[in-house]
Amino acid sequence: MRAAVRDAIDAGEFAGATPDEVVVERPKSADHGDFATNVALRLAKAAGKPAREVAEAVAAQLRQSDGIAEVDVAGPGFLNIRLASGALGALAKDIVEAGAGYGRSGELTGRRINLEFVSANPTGPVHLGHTRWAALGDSLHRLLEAAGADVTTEHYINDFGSQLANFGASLYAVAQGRPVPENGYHGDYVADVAEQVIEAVPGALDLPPAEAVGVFTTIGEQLMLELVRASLSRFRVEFDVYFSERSMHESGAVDAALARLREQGHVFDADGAVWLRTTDFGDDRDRVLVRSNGEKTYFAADAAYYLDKRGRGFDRCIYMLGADHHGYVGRLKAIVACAGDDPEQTIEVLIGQLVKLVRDGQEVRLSKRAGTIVTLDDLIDLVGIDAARYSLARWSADTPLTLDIAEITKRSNDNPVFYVQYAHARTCNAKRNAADFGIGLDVFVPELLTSPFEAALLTALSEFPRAVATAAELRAPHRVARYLEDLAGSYHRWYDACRIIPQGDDEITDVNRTRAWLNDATRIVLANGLGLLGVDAPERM
RNA sequence: GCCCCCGUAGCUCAGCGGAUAGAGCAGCCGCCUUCUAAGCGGUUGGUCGCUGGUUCGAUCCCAGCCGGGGGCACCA
Repeated sequence: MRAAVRDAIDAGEFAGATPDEVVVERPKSADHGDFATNVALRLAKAAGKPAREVAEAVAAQLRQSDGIAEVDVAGPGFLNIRLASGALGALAKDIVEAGAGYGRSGELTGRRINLEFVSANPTGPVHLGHTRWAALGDSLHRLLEAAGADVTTEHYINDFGSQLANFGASLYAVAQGRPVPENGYHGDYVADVAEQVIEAVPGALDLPPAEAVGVFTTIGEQLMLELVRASLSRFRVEFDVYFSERSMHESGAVDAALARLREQGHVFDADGAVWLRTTDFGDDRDRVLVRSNGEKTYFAADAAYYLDKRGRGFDRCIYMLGADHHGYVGRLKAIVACAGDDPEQTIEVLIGQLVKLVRDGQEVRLSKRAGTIVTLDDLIDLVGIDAARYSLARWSADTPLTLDIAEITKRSNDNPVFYVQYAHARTCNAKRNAADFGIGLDVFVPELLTSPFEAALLTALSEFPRAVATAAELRAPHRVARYLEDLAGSYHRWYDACRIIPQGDDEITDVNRTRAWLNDATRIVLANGLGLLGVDAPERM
């Protein structure tokens, strides 16, 4: 397409530059051909000519290309392209040959991306709020790598400061049979962890209180972190790096970061505290780095953490945060600007709306301290890993998500994950049956794929690479899920209309053999797509 | 008050400036003696919150309203 435009320009038909991106899509209506493009409409202004005239010039070039049967100029200047018979069908073999590589691209090759998500505090189990990010973040990881990026996934551990001390104190209190302190942590898991600490350090309760709290804090945090890892791992989410906040305090990295920010001239002292003048860079108020009692804030560690990431060579740091943390965006960007980087280039903060849980029409409050936690493990036990991952990934992160326990507990066919998985299982079954009939992948005659259902399935398959690239670019894994639902629909309709193995006593023909390729191409794309979501592609259901 | 997200079919949502705005569910009517009916077909259902603006063209971009959700610590 780009070549055709360039040829038209070279031929002196109109002025202007070849556009960087040409949108060629599958039209909604079959009347508009196999593919359609608005390129002429986009070029018209620069060319200084009516769009239809530009369209005619491009169409003339396109008609000379191989594989194109027909090009029409329609409406204000759309180009409707109809492919030569077989040109579309050839895709089935291309996909089978590409296998797991179909859908991958090199759009982000050379980009080093740090992707931080979940970052659950080691003071409680992974809960539902984290779970949305576990599903979306892990899927985004897979998408970015499919687009060729070099991605490191990272989980930050807040193992420093007052919340952790609070957690340790709560463990100690519970172990002693005393009530949990004011604002302490509640919930059954606190007693469980306290018990495990005593198992690990049998004399812990006999130590002087100050030492005992230290033991409960340190060991409790380690145990909790292991539980967090185990839950995430069970959910098929593995991180390349678990990064400790405390390690930066101990190594002096936080002090070094403060010194660097001070050198840059953005630090000031007031009311006994040390502040960063983030308002210079659009934040709505300045932020405290060191409290008047001498303790460094979480924000100070964040600054150090950002500098550490940059020091490790990432050219883009992506943060995935819940809407309850959106106030951080301004100050994170201010850190970047204070450090001398361009916030529009080196960081990207993805904000996702919160997940609500409804039980019997009542909202279940998610509060670790109140002890009413719905955990990741609970969710997996209720609906299974595949349904949980798929359900959390198929909605845009911009949409607040309400999960009804009754709804997600119900294992029914209105759950789209079953629709897509069933389609995959069906392709596998069809492949097995074809093999039993002696239909393998030997003969391939694409001109025989003439049914409208075949054209629809083929165009859907052709859109997969574009869908993956767009989902990666927009950081929108839900687009993959929606694409798969669309593809599964095209497949089911095709399966219903076009038989792979012959009916009754009919002879096996090349149509049957060629359809086996199309079936296999669909199987591959469904599996590749489900893989991007971290959902299993079952061979039988 | 300020900041972020949302407002599209009865419900839940999809639509990164294009042609007649889509899907699932819910409702109604159909399709299994032959490759998985966890499937397929048909049908009912819309002032894309409102008002302006930009554009050849706006559900999409901009501004202002209205409505809903969330957030605005020397906690993390």
